[in-house]
Amino acid sequence: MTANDHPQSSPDSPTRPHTGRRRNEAAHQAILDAALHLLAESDGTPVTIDAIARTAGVGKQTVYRWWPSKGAVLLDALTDRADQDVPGPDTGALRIDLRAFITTTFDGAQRGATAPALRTLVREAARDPHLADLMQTFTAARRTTLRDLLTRGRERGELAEDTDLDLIVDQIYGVFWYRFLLGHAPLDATVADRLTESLVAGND
Amino acid sequence: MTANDHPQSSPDSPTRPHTGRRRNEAAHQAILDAALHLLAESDGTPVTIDAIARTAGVGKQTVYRWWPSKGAVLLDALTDRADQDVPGPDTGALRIDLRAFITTTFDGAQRGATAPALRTLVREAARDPHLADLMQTFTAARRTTLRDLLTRGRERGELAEDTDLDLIVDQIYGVFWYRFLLGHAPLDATVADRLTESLVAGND
DNA sequence: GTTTATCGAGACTGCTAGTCTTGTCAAGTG
DNA sequence: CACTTGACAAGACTAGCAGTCTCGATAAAC
Repeated sequence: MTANDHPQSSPDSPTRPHTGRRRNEAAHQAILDAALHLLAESDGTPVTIDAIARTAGVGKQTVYRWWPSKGAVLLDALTDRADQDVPGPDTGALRIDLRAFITTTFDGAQRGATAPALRTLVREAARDPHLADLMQTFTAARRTTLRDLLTRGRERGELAEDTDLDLIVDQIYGVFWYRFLLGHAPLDATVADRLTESLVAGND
Repeated sequence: MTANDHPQSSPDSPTRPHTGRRRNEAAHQAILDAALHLLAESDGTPVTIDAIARTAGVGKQTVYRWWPSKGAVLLDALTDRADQDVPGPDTGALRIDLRAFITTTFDGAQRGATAPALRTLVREAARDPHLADLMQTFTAARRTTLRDLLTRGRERGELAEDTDLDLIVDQIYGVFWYRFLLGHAPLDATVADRLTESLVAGND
């Protein structure tokens, strides 16, 4: 998803391939770079479109020609660099898979400049329903991967038949976001381990 | 906490008791009522100070004379009505106490007009560090109560000595806020029950 | 009646998202 | 090469909101 399709993608039908000046791919990248940079720098301060355009050396209109809203730019900037394919380990042992998934999630969110950027993005999403929507499709992929991982474990008998998998998913992502956003407690390997044990306990 | 102390409370020293017009208590209540009403009505839309003042039939300056910021008004409006004393059941059985606490938390947040108001408040807090601070002291009381409840259980031997109580607290509030804010899954008695079992499992 | 502080009303500043305008520039077309 | 088309940078502009400031009115104390 790089939003290359935002401005009338269908309207210019095959009859007329293209005329006029072409889009500047360098500007496109410069905008994403600027957005990611500002997102990572910002200490909770909202990132403005003016700042993105100025940093990228681009007119505001150029930003809005490629993306429909500020939120879309920010999300695109973050996902552009993030691993889009969520691993979903499958070793045959629930405990191993789950611990790996949780550890990867914790680490991934805190690696490099991702953490401040992601925090700022979520804060923006709290007030921008459009962005909240976009983020939901982004997080849905991860939720699905995790749920599949749990389903495999349950099918192998590593979880009780009547286990509420959705609750487990929410316990994991609940703790993750809660600690990630408030920052009052760590999200390290030890926590990942304890959380894993807490969720598979009594079922083996 | 009704912020009666915001405008220079200490400066008017005991030497000069008071002269001039007194504060209008009716306006004070009208502002809180208006804020709570708008908070409850708002479907995610931010509540504005102008709207609060207009609804209360009050000048904006009057609002700012009593509260230092919009966030303070909103939080005050919500806590004015909420039960300030968090129960913290103590029956002598961890499972019972924990289930009661979680159920109360879930129910309390969804009773009456609280839910939309609280959701809006949190969204505002995401962009208003001042409000975020105020909210933290509000939630800290509940976290402490829960942690004490867990400590009592651990001392009775209902949890392993090396149990990470802070992680349990975060698992509970993590799930709560995650579901409360996203609204993708229920926060009912069944969930409270399953969550309780998940957290005390294997320790009895 | 004078002083003093609050009141309602609303003008004002500063900031931001998103739109619109303008003149310029690059890429095809005839 | 001249012309058309559409993207470009720059920035004016609108609309909405938090918080401040001003003003004339009003209420309480003295």
